[in-house]
Amino acid sequence: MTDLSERQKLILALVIREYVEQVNPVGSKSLVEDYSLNVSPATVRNELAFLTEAGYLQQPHTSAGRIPTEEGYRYFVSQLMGRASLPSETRHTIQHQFYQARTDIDQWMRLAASVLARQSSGASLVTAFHPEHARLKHVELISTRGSQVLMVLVLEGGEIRQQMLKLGEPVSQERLSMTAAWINDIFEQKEVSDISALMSKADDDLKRDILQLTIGEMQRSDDVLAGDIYRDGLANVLAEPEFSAPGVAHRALRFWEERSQMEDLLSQTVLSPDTSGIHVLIGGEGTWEDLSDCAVVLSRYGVPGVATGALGVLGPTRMPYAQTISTVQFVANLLSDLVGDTLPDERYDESQ
Amino acid sequence: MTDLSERQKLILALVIREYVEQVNPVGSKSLVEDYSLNVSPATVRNELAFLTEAGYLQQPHTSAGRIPTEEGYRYFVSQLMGRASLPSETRHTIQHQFYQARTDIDQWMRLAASVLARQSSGASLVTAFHPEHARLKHVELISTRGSQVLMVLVLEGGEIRQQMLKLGEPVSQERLSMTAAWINDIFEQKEVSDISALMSKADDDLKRDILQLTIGEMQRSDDVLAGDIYRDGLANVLAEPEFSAPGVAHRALRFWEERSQMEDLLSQTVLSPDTSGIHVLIGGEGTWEDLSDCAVVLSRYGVPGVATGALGVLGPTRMPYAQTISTVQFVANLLSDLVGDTLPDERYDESQ
DNA sequence: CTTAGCACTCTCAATTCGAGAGTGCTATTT
DNA sequence: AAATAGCACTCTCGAATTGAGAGTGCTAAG
Repeated sequence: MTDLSERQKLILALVIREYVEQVNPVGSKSLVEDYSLNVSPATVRNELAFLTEAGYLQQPHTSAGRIPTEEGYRYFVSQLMGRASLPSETRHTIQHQFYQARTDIDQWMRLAASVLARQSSGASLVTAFHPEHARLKHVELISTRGSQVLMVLVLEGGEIRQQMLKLGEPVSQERLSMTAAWINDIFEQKEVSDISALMSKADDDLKRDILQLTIGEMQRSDDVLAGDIYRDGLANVLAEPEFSAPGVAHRALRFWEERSQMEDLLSQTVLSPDTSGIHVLIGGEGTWEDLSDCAVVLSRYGVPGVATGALGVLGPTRMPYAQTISTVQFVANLLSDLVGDTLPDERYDESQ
Repeated sequence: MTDLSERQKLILALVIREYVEQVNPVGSKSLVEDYSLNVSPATVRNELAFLTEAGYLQQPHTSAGRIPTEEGYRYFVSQLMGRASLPSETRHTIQHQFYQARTDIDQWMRLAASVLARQSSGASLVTAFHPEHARLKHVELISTRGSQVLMVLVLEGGEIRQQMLKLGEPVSQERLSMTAAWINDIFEQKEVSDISALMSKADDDLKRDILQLTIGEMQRSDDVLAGDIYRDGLANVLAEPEFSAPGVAHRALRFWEERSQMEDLLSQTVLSPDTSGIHVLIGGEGTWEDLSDCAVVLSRYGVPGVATGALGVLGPTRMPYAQTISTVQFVANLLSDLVGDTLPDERYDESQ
């Protein structure tokens, strides 16, 4: 990373600020006028030429203004950008909305996605949070048509899974209820490893089948994307001028929609174990082609090591980063507090 | 509705077919050539003029070809269009996918949305199904931080709700478990009205609070949109040329994303009690401005009167209606069968 | 190191132009 | 009376042209 003089840093920051507000390439003259600099346009031009040479700015064509390169945005985000914070009025409004939804966990997620989308004018995504190591709370077995059984699994922390199970032969609801009671009695609070160890206690096929399915589901719980994904504001990105070019919006939305792609993205960023805080991806970072011209701001939320989820925002590279980042951070913190409240006391204490 | 001669019907159908395949306005000459009609272009022109006069066709400008009007599409769908059906190979592939997902109800929905989106090249939407009259199956109460309680409600048929509850003072997990056991004992299989009637049995505030919240949630269940909504293929619509005009795709996607709008749309179509089968909305139908230039194909699925959901597809008015409709129908039937299997025997029998 | 001046480059919007497609009308044929 | 051929007319669309405007890079002077 090239070293920049203070004036160069100032000018780079101003170019980005100006370009984010106006959408057009910004030239030396308007820069001097709009920010009443004490130097002449010619001086600014020299600096612009230097920044272009250094790879932080580019010209769409000779003799147009400059626009930031992806590298320029990255430098800005990591070195130049101040921390913004949401107006306290906005914060209170949002907190109030969450307060009104305080009883409905599902609605927290929808609300979080909605707030992220509105505040950032981008597309948002929130994954349901869940415990990192599933512990069984309760099993419910419901007889349905013929030999079909509906199994409802309640995990510690309130996460819920339902599965259909097809048995070899019909089983009465009585026997199902007894089996469920037996499992609940022995396996409450148990983790996957405990259940496997105690598997030998199961003395008939039905119990074994149920436990096997339970283990499978609980293992699937380790995956952060096992639960629901909440999205909002997909239409927002269509309002941005850079997405009017054919194909750009299409690629970006397809990426954002697709579970496997998001899985890949999240696992390589916020979910990798040795990172924390906010992640900012600018222009695909060489890995995700579909996200060229896009920027993504991601964060994990929840109680680290106990129960977490992820959330993020998609927008154009020309994005008000300071504002978006503070929004993501704010919502992540808000959700983290709420998640803390849903956890059983003793588990929460573990993380203190 | 004006009466049309057989030849006029044929020509209208051909214009629509041609316009759906090619995207350009279709003229008399190409019509005669492509379908080797036994009349001259001049004759066709006379008929085209008649159809234009009657409001079924329109010209973007003098001396361009014709394109169908919304009215033209409606006439086509209701009078001219033959029933198409998916190739049996496609049907089997889809059925196989559902078979592989047979244990995971959540995945049925995702899969249904995915299939609809792919087969129709449009945006799809599937609402989770649920029983029309909720009956309680099981309550689980989980103590969390301080005086917060997490309540998990399992309803007959496998539907699940979770709610947070803040009590005036901390309550031990023991007491919560006892309360849950008490409720499960008395209220299993009960409907809202039964619970209200038996409310007097609750002999302390905790029980009353829990039951009150339970009733609230069960009432909310009557709403078809109470559960999750699964969407897919939103990016698909961006590939359609009519959505490249600025604003069109934006409006349509915003509509499709928004819960309240979909609620409105569904309640006025597939959910109104005296209708059945597939609903085709062409161009907003004067009610939904955001859907001009769009067409929507909707259907209810499930076991009528017992447990239902809704699904649908959004695309451009220039849509292969026969194909889309058959896809929607196929997926709806598939899901209906699956839903039938999740219902308890006696309830299913009620509807026979 | 900064600045003023200047020639140069490139885009963008407006304009023009011709080809092409398709129509409506009318006179003629079946 | 219905169908057809012929023809003049209309309108769009893409290509080519043009001029204004914005912005640059370079050089020479402060």
